[in-house]
Amino acid sequence: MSSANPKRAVFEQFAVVAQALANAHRVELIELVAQGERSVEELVRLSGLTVTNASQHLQQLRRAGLVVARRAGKHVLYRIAERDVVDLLMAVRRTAERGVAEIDKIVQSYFHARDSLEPVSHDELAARLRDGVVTLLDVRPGEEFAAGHIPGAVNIPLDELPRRLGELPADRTVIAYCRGPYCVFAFEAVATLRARGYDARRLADGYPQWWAARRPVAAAVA
Amino acid sequence: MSSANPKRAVFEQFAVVAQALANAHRVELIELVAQGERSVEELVRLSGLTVTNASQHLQQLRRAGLVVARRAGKHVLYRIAERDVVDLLMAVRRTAERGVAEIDKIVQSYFHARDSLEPVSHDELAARLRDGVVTLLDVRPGEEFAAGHIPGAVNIPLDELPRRLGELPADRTVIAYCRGPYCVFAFEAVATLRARGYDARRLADGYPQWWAARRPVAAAVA
DNA sequence: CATACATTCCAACGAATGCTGGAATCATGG
DNA sequence: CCATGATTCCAGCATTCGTTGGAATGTATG
Repeated sequence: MSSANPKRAVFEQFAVVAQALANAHRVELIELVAQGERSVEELVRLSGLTVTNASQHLQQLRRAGLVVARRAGKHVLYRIAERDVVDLLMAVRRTAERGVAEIDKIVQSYFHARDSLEPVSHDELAARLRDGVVTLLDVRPGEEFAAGHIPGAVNIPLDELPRRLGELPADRTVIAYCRGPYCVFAFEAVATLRARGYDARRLADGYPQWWAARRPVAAAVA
Repeated sequence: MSSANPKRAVFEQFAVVAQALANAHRVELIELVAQGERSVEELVRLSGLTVTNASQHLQQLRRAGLVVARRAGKHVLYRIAERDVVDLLMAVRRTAERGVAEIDKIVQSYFHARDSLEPVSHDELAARLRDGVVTLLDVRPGEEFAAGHIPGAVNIPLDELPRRLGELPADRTVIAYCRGPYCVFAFEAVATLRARGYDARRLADGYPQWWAARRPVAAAVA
């Protein structure tokens, strides 16, 4: 932080931002926060971290300017500071995907094997929603759906999908989405639906990316 | 590195990439490497690090998949692994610029005060080069110019500029560029030239960004 | 084959980071 | 005003990171 010449100071600020993302738990937290405003309590439940630990990490993300916090009653709600943070996350993801052999293997073996069809692009989804010939399925937990979702989507959390299949018309294509390219929910949902004879596909990326692309969104009333 | 569920593993790989950028010295090194292929020796000279230390940092960048190395004689040359790494650097820079108050002050006081005119965009430069009504000036050191530069540019390193002013026609606009938005060279050059009565402006960004945008480049013969 | 040189590997120290448990702070509801 | 619940602050521990100096590797040159 203390440097005479400004060039060095700039590099140090670079490092501060990168450092904030240099921990798997913080990445998980910021990905959760990217899906909508969340309280510490929720984040703790979703991530499995201890309260103290999660709070520490959130402070760090806040100091780096990646998230901002506001008080609502006895809860403190965190949200992404600006849209550019989502761009940053996607840039990191793209580099991580390409460069590291290990991650390639993970993605290959775990994801691609489950979905041989190409994912649906944003443009394609927008067109098919306009024509009304498709059922859009949001398989995230109800609370995430409430925080924000794609207009027209029906929400059936993944664990409830098997017993609520009746709610989905069997004669229309189902497009499932969840949190992002690494979220397993949409893959699982597609696998489940296909086993029942549905024509199911998954959306490329997920809700945070849809939001970042400035596509229209909807939210349930609080 | 060892995690049963793939989601956690993905977050850990995120962290590996971010961790590689989480140190000011590594950021400096990768910015230097982004300007063209460089040997360890050059990087040591330009950064002021010890040989051992620079080597360690370069190994780390290499493990994260941000740079690649190849052997050329008794030198090992490092270069950016893929173009997406430049995008990543720019994404980090954008977030760092915005979020951190400290860096804002630095940028404000050190840079903006020196150049009241808007910088020249890539498109504007391309158009003016096509019409031939402008002198393009590369103020980086000769070795960086040799590693790669914008076609049509003349190279006068900043420290030689005062005594080589005669090489620049006084009746044409001069557009100066160097390494990127934080490189002071172009700002200094514009200040020098204006003091001598030139119509001088600076290019937005610098050579690495020009290269990343897939604009045409030229290199001196080795 | 031997030498010179560039780079990497190895060992070791101090500093910083991540995690945990307990105490303190702060806003709401009775 | 007190009690409650949510969040943050604080102290201590094990682990990791950054730096340095010296040794080892590997490649070109005589």
